Amino acid sequence: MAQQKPETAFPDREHDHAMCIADALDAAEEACRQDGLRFTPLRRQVLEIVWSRHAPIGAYDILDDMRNGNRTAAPPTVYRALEFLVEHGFVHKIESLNAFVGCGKPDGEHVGQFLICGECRQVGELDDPEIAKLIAKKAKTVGFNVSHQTIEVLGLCRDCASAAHA
Amino acid sequence: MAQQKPETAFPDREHDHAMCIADALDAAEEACRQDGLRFTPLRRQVLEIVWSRHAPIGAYDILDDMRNGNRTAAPPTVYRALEFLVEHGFVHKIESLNAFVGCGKPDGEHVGQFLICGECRQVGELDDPEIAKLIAKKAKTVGFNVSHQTIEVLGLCRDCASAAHA
DNA sequence: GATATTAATGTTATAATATTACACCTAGAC
DNA sequence: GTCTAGGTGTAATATTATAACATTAATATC
Repeated sequence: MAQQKPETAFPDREHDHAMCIADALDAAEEACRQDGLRFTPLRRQVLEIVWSRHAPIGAYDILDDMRNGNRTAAPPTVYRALEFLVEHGFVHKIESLNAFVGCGKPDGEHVGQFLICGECRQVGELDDPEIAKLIAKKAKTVGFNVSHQTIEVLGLCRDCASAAHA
Repeated sequence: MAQQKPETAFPDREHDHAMCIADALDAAEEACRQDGLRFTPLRRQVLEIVWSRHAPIGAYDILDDMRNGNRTAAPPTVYRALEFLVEHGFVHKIESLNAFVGCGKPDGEHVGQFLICGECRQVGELDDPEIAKLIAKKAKTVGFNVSHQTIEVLGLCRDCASAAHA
């Protein structure tokens, strides 16, 4: 958890990513143990591949990775694992990209607000309750009762923005 | 424009939908004329089909409709028309549904905030600048520069919510 | 410990969504 | 009229996702 500064939402460029992956896998394993869920080798492997980068990865790219790791796999294998991982908050689906990204805070609230850098393609997670509340409130004024929010914001992350200025 | 009450975001159940479609087509035609865009018969037809309901429609359903109207058509025909219509704000893509919906206010700001009723599948458009601003502000605090927001909210519209209580 | 039950995975096929590439045509510019 | 750019037709294919059914592995029950 020491890997991600909340004030950036995006991971540090120099962060120890191996540690980052390990943390995510450990957290998922622990959460599953607590909730009586089966964190099978397959699910672990898919989660690990998703976490291989801080950018969204497509289901078929995951599939390719699995096959490279000399395992036979077909689409349903990946989609089922993803279904489990998304359902329990270890992975999020980025709808606007049809791709998946690891969740840095699987334990907390999951409004799911994503900042997608159009340059480096990395994704930061905001998860700001104020935003969620404001949306729910505004929806309520037109009689709409919110059950789930999809918020995906495209733009430039800090690093890419400063690179662009240079 | 008299068909849609701003305080509901969703269309009235009894509204004159033929008028609704006509208004949308007229507005698009007028906007294209002003901007020197070509509102071709094909584009008009696709827009009309999209407006046939206040719920998102998939590209292949549009395609089916076109073929029923004894026109030969292939996927690129539809996707190209949609590309034009989306680019100029006459239609929005609902990312979480891979489907398309007509835009009720093609002239104004387009933050694109959608309320999707999980029951009747109708979509209301919120387009609230406060929400957009708050998101931009929060993103800014983590150094992220927003260029486009995708906001899609699932839930129950007023009508379906009251039907559920009954 | 054997068996029943349930959840997970393997496997094949196919559905649903979207794009590429290239040919042709048509509207407006000159 | 010819040229040009944008628009459309058409065939093929890429990408994303699911259905259906067989098999295996884990847990529960006796």
